[in-house]
Amino acid sequence: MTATERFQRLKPEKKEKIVATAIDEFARYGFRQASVNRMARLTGIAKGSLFQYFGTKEGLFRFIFDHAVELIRRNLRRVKAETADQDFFERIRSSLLAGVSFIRKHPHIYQIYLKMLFQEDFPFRDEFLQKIRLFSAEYLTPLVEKGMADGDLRPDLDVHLVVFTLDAVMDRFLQAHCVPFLDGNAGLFQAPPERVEKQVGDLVDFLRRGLGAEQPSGRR
Amino acid sequence: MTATERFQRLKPEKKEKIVATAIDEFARYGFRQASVNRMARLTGIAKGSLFQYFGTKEGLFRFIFDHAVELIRRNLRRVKAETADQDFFERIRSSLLAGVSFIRKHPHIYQIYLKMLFQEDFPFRDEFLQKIRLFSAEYLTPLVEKGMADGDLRPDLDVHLVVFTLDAVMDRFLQAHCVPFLDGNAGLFQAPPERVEKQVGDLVDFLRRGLGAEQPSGRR
Amino acid sequence: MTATERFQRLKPEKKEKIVATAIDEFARYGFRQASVNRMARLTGIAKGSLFQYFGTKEGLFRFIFDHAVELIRRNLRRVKAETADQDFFERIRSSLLAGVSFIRKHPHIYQIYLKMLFQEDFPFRDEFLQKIRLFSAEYLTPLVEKGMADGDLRPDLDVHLVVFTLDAVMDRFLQAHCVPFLDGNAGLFQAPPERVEKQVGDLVDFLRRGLGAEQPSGRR
Amino acid sequence: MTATERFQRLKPEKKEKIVATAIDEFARYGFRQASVNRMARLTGIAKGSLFQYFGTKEGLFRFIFDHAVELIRRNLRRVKAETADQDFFERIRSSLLAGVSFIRKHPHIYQIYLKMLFQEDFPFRDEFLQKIRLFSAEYLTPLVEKGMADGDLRPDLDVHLVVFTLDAVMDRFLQAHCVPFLDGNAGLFQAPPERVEKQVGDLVDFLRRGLGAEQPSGRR
DNA sequence: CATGAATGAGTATTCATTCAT
DNA sequence: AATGAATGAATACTCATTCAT
Repeated sequence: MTATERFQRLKPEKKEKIVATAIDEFARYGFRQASVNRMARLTGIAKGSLFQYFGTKEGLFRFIFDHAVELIRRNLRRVKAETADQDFFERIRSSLLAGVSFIRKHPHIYQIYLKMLFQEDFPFRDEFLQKIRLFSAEYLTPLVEKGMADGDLRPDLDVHLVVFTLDAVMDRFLQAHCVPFLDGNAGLFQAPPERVEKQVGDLVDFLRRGLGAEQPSGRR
Repeated sequence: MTATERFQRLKPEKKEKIVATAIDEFARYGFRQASVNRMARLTGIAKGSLFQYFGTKEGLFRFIFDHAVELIRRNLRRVKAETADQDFFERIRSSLLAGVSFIRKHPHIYQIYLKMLFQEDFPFRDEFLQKIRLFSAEYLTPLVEKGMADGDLRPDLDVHLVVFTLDAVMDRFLQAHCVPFLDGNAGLFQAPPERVEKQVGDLVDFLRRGLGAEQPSGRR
Repeated sequence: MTATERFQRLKPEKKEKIVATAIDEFARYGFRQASVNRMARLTGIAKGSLFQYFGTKEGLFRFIFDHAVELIRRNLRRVKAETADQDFFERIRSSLLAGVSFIRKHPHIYQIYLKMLFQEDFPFRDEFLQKIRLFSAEYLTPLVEKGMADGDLRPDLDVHLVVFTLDAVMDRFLQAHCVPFLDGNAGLFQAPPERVEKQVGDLVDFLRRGLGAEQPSGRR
Repeated sequence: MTATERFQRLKPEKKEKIVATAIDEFARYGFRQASVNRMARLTGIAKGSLFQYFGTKEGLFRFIFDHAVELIRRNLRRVKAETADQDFFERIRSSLLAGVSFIRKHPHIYQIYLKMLFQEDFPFRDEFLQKIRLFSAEYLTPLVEKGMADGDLRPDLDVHLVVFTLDAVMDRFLQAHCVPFLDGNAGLFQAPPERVEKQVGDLVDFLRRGLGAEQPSGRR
């Protein structure tokens, strides 16, 4: 029986406590500075048990990370489905709003992603970053391709460049909800919902002017 | 005699070795996980000596950080001066190209900045981030304000939002030269110079369409 | 579970070895110069384990110190009770004999007290000295007060001065059993029991002449 | 040329600064915790020079200690000569007052002596303690012997015991001017001169009652 | 002779991991 | 299966001593 299988057999209550504590720990301290000791103390579970469930600290992190990726992936899939009939820029707007709402619900998960992105010092980093590619690779690229096919986007644009730009702006917009300094005085961090909606609106208008086809597709 | 004065008296050769090693170490591991032991081993310098030069690990980091900020600041000042008579978007183009070239010359310095941004747990973080604000606060904001005054930018735009967007796109564009994953398949990472020039051109065109005034200011 | 609780669960054999080694170390070197490394080496116990048991070096010292104070306090309480019906000077004699016998049984404990007294540079010194005051404050002062009330002591004496003198002489007499030099050639250090009894007798006679009431109280 | 000879050739001004700083350092921190680094910094003299003058930290301490012993010895010799014609208890009184005044003038020297007495952990301790014996051995013993020969002291007393007792009480009385805790609430520490004189008087009266011959020698 | 840079073994403390119970 | 005691290599930092300048 593999290590994580052992974990899966635990009572849901216990599993959730472990997951919540570990997410919190990794979000707060990153991988190396996270302390299994502390997680054991906070969950009230024996250190030895954690190692039985996950083998190593890395195993625990893998599990938490996969868990987080799965959450995000589910969220994206849902947004994709729910907005399938919308105009390209409406979908971007919905995506951003969904992103903000996801971050507010799971504040630590985005932080783990950011920690991962800029901490090179742990061995399995590349493997993890592959999994994160999903945002632009699985989500954004098809969305842009469809947008161009539908005539929502200017036909002369380079798909890669559009994806890159959208990824940059959207990611930064979301980062600004976790990392105060990054909001460039725009007051995004923990802004009230109506203010966020306004900001998203402005941002999407700006994107539409830069990327949108001259005459709107008329749909919607 | 203060600690760093002692360092300044060393032979240039030795100083450079220490600086290079320390930059590499902090870029790779961030502040907390960076190891003075390792730096001593890698430079071949006694641990005690490093502490004589810089007092503490924090002192060493401060020195390296100030060194980096100074490099960046000088670079920005030079670009600003050299492009004073250019149109707003030309200045952005020049800035990006200068940024890319700076990163290629000092590959680890941008990484240190990124580490700082997303590692929240060390004591003097805020103090250091203040120093970094200079990019958007001292550099970008005045540039945008002048751009609007000159009629290069659309007059109805919100300065904060423009700064935020430029900062996001430019920062991400530069990040993509340090963090392979972030280039969104655009192939920016270590791309040959001509390719970079093309990418910068496309990006600036896109920005001009989104932000530029209907009729160009005529200057240049 | 607190740190010291962990220690208490160890096998008695191991606990004793640790306590004995630590008492020896602190007696020999005082607090600052005592080395946890050395204690680990001498006990054959991993350094990490000692820190699991006591948290910090200070924690270890606190434990040892409280242990010592408890031993002394128990001893004093016992002597007090057993001599309750004796004449004042008999009680002093009994106290001295009990002190000598205690020091012979626990040779390092008195040394720790002396180290504390004259090493001023560690942080929690005052807190610990408060605990030691018990000898003169809790023990000697009431004893002298009762002695005066019973008419064993000359009524014109100042209580403070008597306590001071008794404390000085008795403390020095006991010190002379730890610190060879202090016996002033009187040969007290590790003297055979019968010689100690003689010395104590002479000392008490001297005290009685200096402090005793002209006509003995008649009791006993 | 020996190490200390090198020191002796320095300008008096420099020598005094070094001696004063070293006395202060050893009094404050004891031998092991004293830092040559700190002394070098405080004197403004290069660390290397201190080692040239004294060879090792131990050599420096030896020098300081001998210096201190010489000061004390000179003081005792002077008191001895000046009180040669006094009654025994008057000499004790004079000695105590001289001791208090010496401690007030050289507050750190007595502290060094106390540190030495109770710190066993340095190699040359016994050698140093031999030198301190002088107080009871060279000073007090002859004084007591003369006192008995002159009939100031009761003839049935044991010289060693008298020396021991006097040493204990007088030493403790002086300690109480350095170590607040030891004054047993008698308020000796930094007491005003007139109060000290009163305390000394009471103490000597007490000693006279305990040790003095029934009928005073009539001398003086 | 004076200097102070260089050294390296020393300090307390942490923590992922193992393993006997 | 669960536990938590034991481990030891790692961390930042200090300091007496040496030695080339």
